[in-house]
Amino acid sequence: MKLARLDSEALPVETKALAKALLGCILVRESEDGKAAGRIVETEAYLPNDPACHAFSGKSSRNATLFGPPHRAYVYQIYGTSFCFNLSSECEGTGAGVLVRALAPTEGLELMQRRRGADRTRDLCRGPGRLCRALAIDRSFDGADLFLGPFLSLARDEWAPEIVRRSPRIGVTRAAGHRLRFYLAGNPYLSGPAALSPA
DNA sequence: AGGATGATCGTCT
DNA sequence: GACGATCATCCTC
Repeated sequence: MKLARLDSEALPVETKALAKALLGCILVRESEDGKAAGRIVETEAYLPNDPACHAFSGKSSRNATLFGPPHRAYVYQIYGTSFCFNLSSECEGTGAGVLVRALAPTEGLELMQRRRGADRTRDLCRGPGRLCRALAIDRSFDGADLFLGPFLSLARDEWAPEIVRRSPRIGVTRAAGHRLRFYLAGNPYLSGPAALSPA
């Protein structure tokens, strides 16, 4: 399928709208080892003044990217073992973002398998930590402009949108119960349960 | 300088 | 379904 690189103007700035708009887009990672990519099938919104958002208690060296311009890569490490990939949202000065939780692998499956030490296609990018491992995304990408560099970028193909559903966010203890997780219905690559509520 | 916390993952039962 | 690994980051002394 024909892939067209996205630019920032093609994406909304508001957090929830961005979380929904990213569904179906392709996250592309090019490196010396080759190319790997996957379709985004699950995201979570972390809003301004949201107790679950890393920006909630103010700017720090870790979360500074969230307060910067929209659509930058925000990458942080969790539990000492995993990285999580987000896009910053809202205008400069407002701390908010969108977590990418799962991809349906589309390209470079062998490379992902090598990086992950796993073989099942279904599990390669099913979870925020796993997809970062599969695409070799680490903290060095924090702050990166996805529309400039060749190494990490967003693209779209001719894929037709599917039904978007929503549920509470996964693994968050504060501000639980808000339905800010968005995912494409009926795909096998989700990192968590599929609820039946429409978006 | 030390303790608590966590937007997870892999393994085990 | 439950549990432990493992460490950057933040908060308190």
